[in-house]
Amino acid sequence: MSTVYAVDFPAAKALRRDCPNCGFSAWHMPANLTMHESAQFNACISHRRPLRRNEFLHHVGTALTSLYVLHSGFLMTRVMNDAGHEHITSFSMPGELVGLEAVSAGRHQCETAALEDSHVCGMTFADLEQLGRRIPELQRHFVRAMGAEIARDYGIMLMLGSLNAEQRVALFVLNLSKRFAARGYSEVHFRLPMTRYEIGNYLGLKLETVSRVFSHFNEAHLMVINGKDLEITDLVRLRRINAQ
Amino acid sequence: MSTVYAVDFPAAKALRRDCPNCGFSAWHMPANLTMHESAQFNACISHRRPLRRNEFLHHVGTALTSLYVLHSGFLMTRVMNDAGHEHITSFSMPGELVGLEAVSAGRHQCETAALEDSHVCGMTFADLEQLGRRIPELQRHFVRAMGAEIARDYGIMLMLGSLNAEQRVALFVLNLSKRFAARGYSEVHFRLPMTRYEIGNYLGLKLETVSRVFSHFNEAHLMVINGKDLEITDLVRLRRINAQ
DNA sequence: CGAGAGATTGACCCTCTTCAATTTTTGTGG
DNA sequence: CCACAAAAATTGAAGAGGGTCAATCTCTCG
Repeated sequence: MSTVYAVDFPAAKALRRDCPNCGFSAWHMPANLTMHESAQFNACISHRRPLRRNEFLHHVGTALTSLYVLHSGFLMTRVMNDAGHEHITSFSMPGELVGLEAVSAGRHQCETAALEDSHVCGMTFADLEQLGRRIPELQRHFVRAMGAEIARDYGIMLMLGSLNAEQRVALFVLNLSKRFAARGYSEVHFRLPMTRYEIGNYLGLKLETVSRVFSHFNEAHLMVINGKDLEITDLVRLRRINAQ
Repeated sequence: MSTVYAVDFPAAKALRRDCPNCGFSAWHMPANLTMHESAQFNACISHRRPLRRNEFLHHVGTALTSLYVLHSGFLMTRVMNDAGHEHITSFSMPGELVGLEAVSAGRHQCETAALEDSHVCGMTFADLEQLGRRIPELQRHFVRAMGAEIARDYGIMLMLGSLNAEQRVALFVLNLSKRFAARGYSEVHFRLPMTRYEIGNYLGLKLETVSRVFSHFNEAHLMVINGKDLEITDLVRLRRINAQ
């Protein structure tokens, strides 16, 4: 009996020409597009560009051409400073928009790589701007997406600035759980696509600390962890860790 | 002989009806507005709303009505979680846009308060959307402003995730220095408008740690600090702290 | 001018890091 | 499909950086 992990996104479903499960397709409804607008919008999307595991979508300094919505798989975005310090700022799941950090300078401040074989749907930033001009609801949706990223960033700053190691790891697991659930997967059983180093880097902790916290959560019967396989066994108590 | 601090923004100059030093006025040039567009734009700005020290511009949960550009003074934005942890996400200086974290939900996720008597210029988000529709270059400028906030946030995450106490404080001082310089003030001598607690909270440190680092920088002849008065005496060496 | 908020400094402590050894998993080539 | 090397994860012990608690000093502002 093989376990079906949440990260095994059913990509096959989306192989059609019009890419109905395309990440951007989620933009049609909230943006309230008419049939005609939808057609225009669809025509600008480059569907299902494949990315191999460890392949980069863009590097630091790359000129911004397209914004991408992840269609399947898992991405990771990392920012760096001159001194060589690096920090992972996000793990992206299907439906999420990637590349916003480049909008201001027109050049990517970060690098984005695939944590597993993935597919992205892209739209050139120029097309998006032009479409937004013609379709106000689309523009609104895009601006709201940027606002959501800013709100998310503030939450991460709070986490990095005021939570202890256990609270950070609990928050991280609960956040993944919520996002898997929102995509129709189990909210208690999934596979972590990133390494302990990557989790630690994202959370501002060392990999050994992450490993120790996981072991502790295991012993405390909050979850069962075997490497990258994670099953939450006490969601209520896990949530309570962050309410302190 | 009285020291003129950078934060003593010459507000008197801007008392005219059309508010020429208005924060939004900086939007005219990059947005390349025509005379007519400029007039439309100006008509939507509510100029120079005063804010007393410690007065709030908005609280958490307040519906988003207007976005503001700080005209004079100093603001501070703070985010909170359910458990009561709080984190200062930004200190705003004249010309900077405030309120973007509310764009997604339509409701403020943060509270913003004045660190000293200040003035803001506001524009309702509805007006901004409508103007943006009519004036593409304005829309572009606004989207770029949101992108800049996202890029800034990523830098803060890196700081919170990977720098030690001295590097954080040095970065903080250098960042203020740069922003004062950009506004025509001294880049080496200015007044910190926030408390040690607020600096610490912003940097993910305790106030005692901030105080100790300042004392250490003092002894190391990197700067001369007396309470809130700060003079950088070795900019080169201060910059080098972050290059390690 | 005086009270309260803010800042400094010291001593001790704790959480997380560092260094190291070992085990487990992954992925590639025979 | 198995073998084996490399990468990843776990666990322990010791150490450091920053936190906590407390006392004192200084400044602000009403």
